[in-house]
Amino acid sequence: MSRRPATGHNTQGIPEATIARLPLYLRVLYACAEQGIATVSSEELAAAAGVNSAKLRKDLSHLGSYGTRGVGYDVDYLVYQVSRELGLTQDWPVVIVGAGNLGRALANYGGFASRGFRIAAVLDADPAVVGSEIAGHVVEGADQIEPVIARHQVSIGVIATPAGAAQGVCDRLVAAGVTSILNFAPVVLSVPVGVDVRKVDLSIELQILAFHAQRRSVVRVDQDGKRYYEGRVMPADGRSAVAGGVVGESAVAAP
Amino acid sequence: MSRRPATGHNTQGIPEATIARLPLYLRVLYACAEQGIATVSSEELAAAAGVNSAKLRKDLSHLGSYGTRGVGYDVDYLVYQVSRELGLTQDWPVVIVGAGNLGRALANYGGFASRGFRIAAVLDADPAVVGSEIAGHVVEGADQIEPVIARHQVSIGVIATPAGAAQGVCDRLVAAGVTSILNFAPVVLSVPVGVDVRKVDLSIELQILAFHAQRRSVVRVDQDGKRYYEGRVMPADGRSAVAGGVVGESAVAAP
DNA sequence: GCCACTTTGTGCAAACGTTCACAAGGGCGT
DNA sequence: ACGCCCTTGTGAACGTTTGCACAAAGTGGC
Repeated sequence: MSRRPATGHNTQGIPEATIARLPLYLRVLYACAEQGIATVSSEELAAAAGVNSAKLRKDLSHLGSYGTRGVGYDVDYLVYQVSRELGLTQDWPVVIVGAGNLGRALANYGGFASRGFRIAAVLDADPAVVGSEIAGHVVEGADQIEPVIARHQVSIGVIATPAGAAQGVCDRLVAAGVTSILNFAPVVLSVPVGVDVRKVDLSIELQILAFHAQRRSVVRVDQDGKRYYEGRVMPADGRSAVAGGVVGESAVAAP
Repeated sequence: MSRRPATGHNTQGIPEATIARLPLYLRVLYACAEQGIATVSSEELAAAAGVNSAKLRKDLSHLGSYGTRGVGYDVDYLVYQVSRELGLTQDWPVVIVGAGNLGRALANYGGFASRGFRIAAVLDADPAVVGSEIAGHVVEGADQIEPVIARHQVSIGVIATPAGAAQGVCDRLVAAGVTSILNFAPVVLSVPVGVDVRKVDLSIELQILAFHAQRRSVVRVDQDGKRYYEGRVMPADGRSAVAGGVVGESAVAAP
């Protein structure tokens, strides 16, 4: 069990839940910086990010003590610290495989190519698409996966292909040396140990919404003919709510 | 506190974590059905979904006892039960606002329009796009938000607009009666209590990947000049790993 | 009808995540 | 220099989620 020596503060174990929120904080911090705000309190930052302020403070405390008591956090400084922790102070070359609607949307997505990430290439298997230009990149053939990865030292791959092609593309990416994959295809990818896969699934999110929507509107009638309305609000993770409810009945939810 | 009477089994409290996994199980079940598989064991289902089998059983047990001991689960029956629980036995009309690359990708996304969801309309603010056809729908103007929602009884809205337009669109959707929103714009939306918002953020996922990628490759040198390699594998939620590691060094991870 | 085998459903404990509440600490006015 | 006020950072309590391990329950062979 190789323990790292004390190099200052605790870096070895940042909770996964915290990591998932850091990018959100980072975005809010960038927005503050653009507005010319120099310092923010945990309360303000938390409100803008839609989370509890205690949670935000605990999250930030995992990176070190970068705040000033009585004042708050220096925006620029915190931007740097969070970026560094996320590994965004270096540039990550990214390969996008699949130049359909989704691939194109990703290539054109502003926040994608801006801070920390750089699109190395956009690839597609369809000869009709190869050669066309997307977001300043000429689409290359799928046979270019290996050379492109080697040439640009790519370690992050994005799969935006149809479901059927995803596993094959994934295997080739991994064999070529990619160790991080963002998968938009609706399949569960099999990868060797040591490769990190994250999945974004449009329809799953929609189905979760449907569940809550149904929950809110279900009216049940029991054997007495009495009606039980289950229109209860279910507050879930990471969302802000502005006071003054327009929709729905009384909520037990947080203010 | 209105408690519902016992109508058979426990329906009032399905954990959020379980709900988030049900759509995944549902997809795997559909895949089984298409392959002609009549029954599956929790072990098989869990492997295909990339989760622990005990977790899968516990998840399914929240919906009721729909398995047969010694045999497994009847695929068709389970598909029905999960669909019902998620509220997918009814059709949900969905409005997509924003007909850019992402909006088009969503409209064309197969699993989107297929089971449980129906695209009621695609809207956009850009007059140049209005009138064009996307996935069989003529794009309507943003001024049609209210009439479209009223006409089709829409309760789910998808926001695929630029960040700047998202909050405004959101407010209009909510005012028109939409209570569930799937947001692709990189902003935190403010909504009244009783409205459910889920967010899908492409760049956040990428940043989380970057963090793990960095983690894997960081080499630190301490004051002794000794090198500490932190190339430890970090297994995260919901991913399967096939044995026979090609990439990375020895892992403490599960098989 | 009984036994052996398989697989579900669940009690329990540990791990993880969230929230409260407050002590520690820094800035600012006097 | 002192004391007040504000905000961070964190200990402790609480709730949720996970995973083990096993009893309960069904099937099929004999």
